[in-house]
Amino acid sequence: MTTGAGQTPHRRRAGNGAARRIDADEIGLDTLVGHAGYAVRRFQIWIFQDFIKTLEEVDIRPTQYSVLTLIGANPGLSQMAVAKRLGIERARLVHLLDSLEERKLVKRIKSKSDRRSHALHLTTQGETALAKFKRLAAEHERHVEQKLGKANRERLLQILAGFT
Amino acid sequence: MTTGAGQTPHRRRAGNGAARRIDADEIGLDTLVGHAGYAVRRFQIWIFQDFIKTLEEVDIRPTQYSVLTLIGANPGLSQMAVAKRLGIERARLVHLLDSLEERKLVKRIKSKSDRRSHALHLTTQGETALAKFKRLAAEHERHVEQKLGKANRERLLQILAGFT
DNA sequence: TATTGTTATACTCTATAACTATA
DNA sequence: TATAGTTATAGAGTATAACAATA
Repeated sequence: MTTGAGQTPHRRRAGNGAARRIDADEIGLDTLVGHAGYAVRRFQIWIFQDFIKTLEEVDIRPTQYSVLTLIGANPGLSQMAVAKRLGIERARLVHLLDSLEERKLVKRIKSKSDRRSHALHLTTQGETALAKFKRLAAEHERHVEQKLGKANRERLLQILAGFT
Repeated sequence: MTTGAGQTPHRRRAGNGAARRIDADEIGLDTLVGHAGYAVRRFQIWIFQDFIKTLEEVDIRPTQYSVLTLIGANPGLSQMAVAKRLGIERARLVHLLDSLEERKLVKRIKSKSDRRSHALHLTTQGETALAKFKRLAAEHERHVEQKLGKANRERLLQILAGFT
């Protein structure tokens, strides 16, 4: 708590220039190892990269996937509702939907009850595509399971269930 | 696996315009609830926001904190070594260090053994400042503990230990 | 030839603010 | 007046590529 050297041995020869080659895996993280945020950030980078790579053939990224899944399960949602539910800025969702609409996966339908808002739906093509995306996403999830172990993955989901 | 409706009841009146007001917390996430990546992303957003807010008075963000902590525990590291260890692009680290050097927290010293590289050190001021940052970061970590529970936070750190 | 630090570019994402058309 | 969608801008963060100095 005081000096900050702690559990990290200083692997260098002297206090001035770097004297010898230091491998990445022998550099101590000091207090970072006790921060959940650090571990979570590193894990999130890994998991997103695996998701992107696993769904590369269909060119769908995590946020796009979450939007499509939400609309697929709740057709007719407004943009505001989707943005709030997923924690996306509504300004950002506009561009996400522009791209998904160009790809004919989603359509915006003017709401009759509130003419300011759009009811969001998957196209028929979008429903078919989403089914494939879900199969690939399930494959990605198996990678996660292999990486963490089955029990750990389930524990993780339980621990973080409150943030979804 | 086929249609995608699954565990999510469709809370709307008809297939066209949105018929009634839907609250955010009653929108089902469908298969997203089974994705570790989704939960992790939402949690990471929460935890980073708390970190940023808790260290707002000293204007230090998570990445800056990780760089300072690493240099503090391993003085003399090169920029390449820091970038590799933390998974930051070396091009990005240049700007991060520019800003930390302007604030007199870090200094770049030309290495004598390899004149291409810089040995990174905290300034005296940087060491004092880092001690304060660590106290605030510990306070942030207590917020995490309050949010997750003590046992869950520790389990989370164990599960993700391999990604640090 | 390869590596370190640097500069530059592009794209994603977050955070705002302001505008329009509606309510 | 407030809200839904849109447009625009600025700042992080990520991903590349290219360059100078040095190995």
